[in-house]
Order: sequence, then structure tokens, then C-alpha cells
Amino acid sequence: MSRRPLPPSFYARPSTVVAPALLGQLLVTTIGGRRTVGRIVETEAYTGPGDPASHAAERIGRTARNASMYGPPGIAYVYRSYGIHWCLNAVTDAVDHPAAVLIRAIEPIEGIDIMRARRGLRPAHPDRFIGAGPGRLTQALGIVGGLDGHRLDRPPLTIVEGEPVSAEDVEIGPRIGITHAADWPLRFCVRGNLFVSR
DNA sequence: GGTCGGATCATCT
DNA sequence: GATGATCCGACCG
Repeated sequence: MSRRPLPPSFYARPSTVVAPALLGQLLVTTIGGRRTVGRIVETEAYTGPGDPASHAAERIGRTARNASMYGPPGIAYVYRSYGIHWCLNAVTDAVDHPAAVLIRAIEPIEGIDIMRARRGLRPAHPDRFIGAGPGRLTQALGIVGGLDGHRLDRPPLTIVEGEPVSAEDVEIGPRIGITHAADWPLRFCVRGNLFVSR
């Protein structure tokens, strides 16, 4: 398994290209002195100002919350969802073009006991509930709002090269949990994977 | 195994 | 003062 972090150039492409390319890559955190690794199995693209579902949609513009989306490709955009959960995005495209990929699910790879403890899962609870959902995976990996704007090619929050998923193994469907442009086919997941959120 | 509502808060009107 | 890129437990059948 290669451990090379994905370079900023990987993210300097449209979010519709980066989102499927992130499938199979490894999300690594070293937080609280503990290392946890998850394989990315589900993503969603948020394309730019013309995407009505984006936090940086034209009608919203640049605000304090979405500032990271206007930053350089390859940094994290972390925001609080429904007042309770944290959600992690990888910023894509170019500076001043606000676009990102939401990481929606991971398959637990390393530090499973740590993830289960962070999630408060009972022993009988199956592993598929560890990281199936954007709020769940951040909790499992210890990702919090303080990591907003963090470079994804260095600790404690890194995405490293894994095994890319071939095009025929990528399943494409509509994005989840949004009201605007809900039918745009910008959700990508590993076909048949047991750890996706739906 | 499906649907429903509560939790909880930063952000924006 | 309303809203939301969510999750979970309660309740029903």
C-alpha cells in the first residue's frame, strides 16, 4: 500500500472529476495520538457558483463559513451540519472557484476499535455503521471544525494514495439530503460496497 | 424494516 | 427567526 499523499494538483480539477477519483483513496487521521484509516467509498460533487445546492451557490456568495471553498485546491472544508455533526469536504478546482467534494462514507481499514469507541458503538453493532454517512465518518476519525482549511497532504488529516476504483465499478446517482438540484447525478460510490450510506 | 420527530447551533434574512 | 450536504431512537406494523 502506497502512502504518498495526494498532491494539490490532484484536486486542481473539476469536482465532477475529483469526486469519482477519490473513491478507493485512503483518509488518514492522527488525532489524539491515535491513527485511524478509512477507504473512501462514497462522495458527492458540489460544482461551483452555478450549483444551487452548494454552500457557495451564486445566491449565497462568499461568507465566513464557506471561505475555505474559495481557497486553494487540496484543503479541507469542514462545516457543522444540523447543529450536531461535522462534515468533511475536499476543496477542488482553483482559487476563487468555490467547489468541493463531500466525503460521504468510508470503509474502516485501521484503528477500528478507536473508531468504534469514538462513535460509541456497542460491540454487537456491525462495522457498517462506523463510517456510513458524512457525520458518522467525521466522528469515527475524530475530525472537527478546527480542521477547516487544513491542507490534506499533511497530518493530522491526510488523504493518501490507495487503490483507484475503475469506471465500471463507480455507481452514479443523485445527491442525498439536499433540496436544491436534488436530481443532479453527482453522487459517486463504489458499486456493491457494504459501507456506503445507502 | 419503515416512517417520524427530536436534538442542537452556525449561518443568514 | 428560519433553515439545513444528519443521525438516532421510538414507535408502528
